[in-house]
Amino acid sequence: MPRAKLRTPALRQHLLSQAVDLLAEEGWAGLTARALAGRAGTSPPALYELFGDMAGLARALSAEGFARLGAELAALRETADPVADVWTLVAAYRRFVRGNRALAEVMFSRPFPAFSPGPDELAPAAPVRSLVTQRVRRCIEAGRLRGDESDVAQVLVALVEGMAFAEVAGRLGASTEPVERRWRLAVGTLLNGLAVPPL
Amino acid sequence: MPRAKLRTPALRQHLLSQAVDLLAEEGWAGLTARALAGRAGTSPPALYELFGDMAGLARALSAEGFARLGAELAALRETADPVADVWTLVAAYRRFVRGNRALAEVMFSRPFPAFSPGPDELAPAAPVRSLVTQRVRRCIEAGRLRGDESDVAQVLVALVEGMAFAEVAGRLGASTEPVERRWRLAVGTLLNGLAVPPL
DNA sequence: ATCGTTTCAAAACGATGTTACAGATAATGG
DNA sequence: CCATTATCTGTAACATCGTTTTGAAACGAT
Repeated sequence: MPRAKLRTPALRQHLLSQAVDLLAEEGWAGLTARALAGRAGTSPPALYELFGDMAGLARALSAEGFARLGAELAALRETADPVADVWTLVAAYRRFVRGNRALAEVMFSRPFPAFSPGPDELAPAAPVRSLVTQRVRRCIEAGRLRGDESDVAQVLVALVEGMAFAEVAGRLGASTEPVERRWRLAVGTLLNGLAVPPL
Repeated sequence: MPRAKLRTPALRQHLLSQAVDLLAEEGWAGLTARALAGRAGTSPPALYELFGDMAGLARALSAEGFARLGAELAALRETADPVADVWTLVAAYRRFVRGNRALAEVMFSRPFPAFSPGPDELAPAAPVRSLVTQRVRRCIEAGRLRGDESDVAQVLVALVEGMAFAEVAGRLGASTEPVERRWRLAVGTLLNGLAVPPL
């Protein structure tokens, strides 16, 4: 008896994709319910049925961002040098933040949860974290780094995010040269400090 | 001829102080022009005369946050061990972010400037940075660390901010033990990597 | 005491997130 | 073939936000 439903998971995906583009073009301030609905050829209430509210859209955007970041990281091929692979991983992470500033802002600078970020909040980032952990594990197993793989991966990601946000905020230097130099110093020093000391 | 002016720098300071408290109590979403004006016993237009717009209030809040952070860091006394002083500096930085989450969010996660953050944007953070640089310089002059003091300070701050934000976002672990362990690992590894190798 | 200038806060305006509502639509039963 | 009805849809309404306009209040000068 009812009419055909338009507010399907397919429309949700389309809205999400358009939201990513709109976010990149206009920033978070330009990502309004009306603008997104109009751009996607639907109406605001559809947005609310599919995402709950704008915070739900932000969560979905964050998950989408982690999915894209995970895909980019997973596309990196392993070489014979596991430490060099960590460098390329860092470069890809950095490239992602630089190429998707507003999206990265939504992913990382999310308004802090009340007290505990439920498992659902961390789940989208899990593949990315496990990928980083895996690359770190290879270094440890090869004897190039030492420490707990999970701890090392967490610290590495924190350093990279801190550096990437400082860079896009313009706090790391105006010209490209000091920025590159500080990136090399940051990653090189951390890896150096984690390396087994050359007896 | 005119009547006495109420929208003075003193009122601006009072508004700023109330804004810090309101931000801590209600978060950024609760910091509305009407709420702040009502709390401070004035009206929205006063806010606009003193701060321009809400973005101007955010900039002023950021500057106030850096001033408070700078004061807390400057209150730390130097000891004979410059490296230990860096550890206490990091601890104070971390304590500030944990104790002023919303304010720190405004300070560090500010919406990215168009392309270059004008000198006025960086100025409030300058004292903090120079203080960190100074503590780093002591380590270098004492032969405990090596490298360019400015570069090292930048990297150290990026690591601390990355770690602090991961912590308050709940990404660094649920219980206190792994969080503390990862903090020790992060700072210890960086300082270790920067240390002059024990010939 | 009145005027003129300056300053203030109340109210108005557009836009936002969100929700209630009335029209539109398609399968079914006559 | 048409009416019914259950459901889905987009329009329009609501409250609130940032921001600006505006009329009234206040004080020195005449």
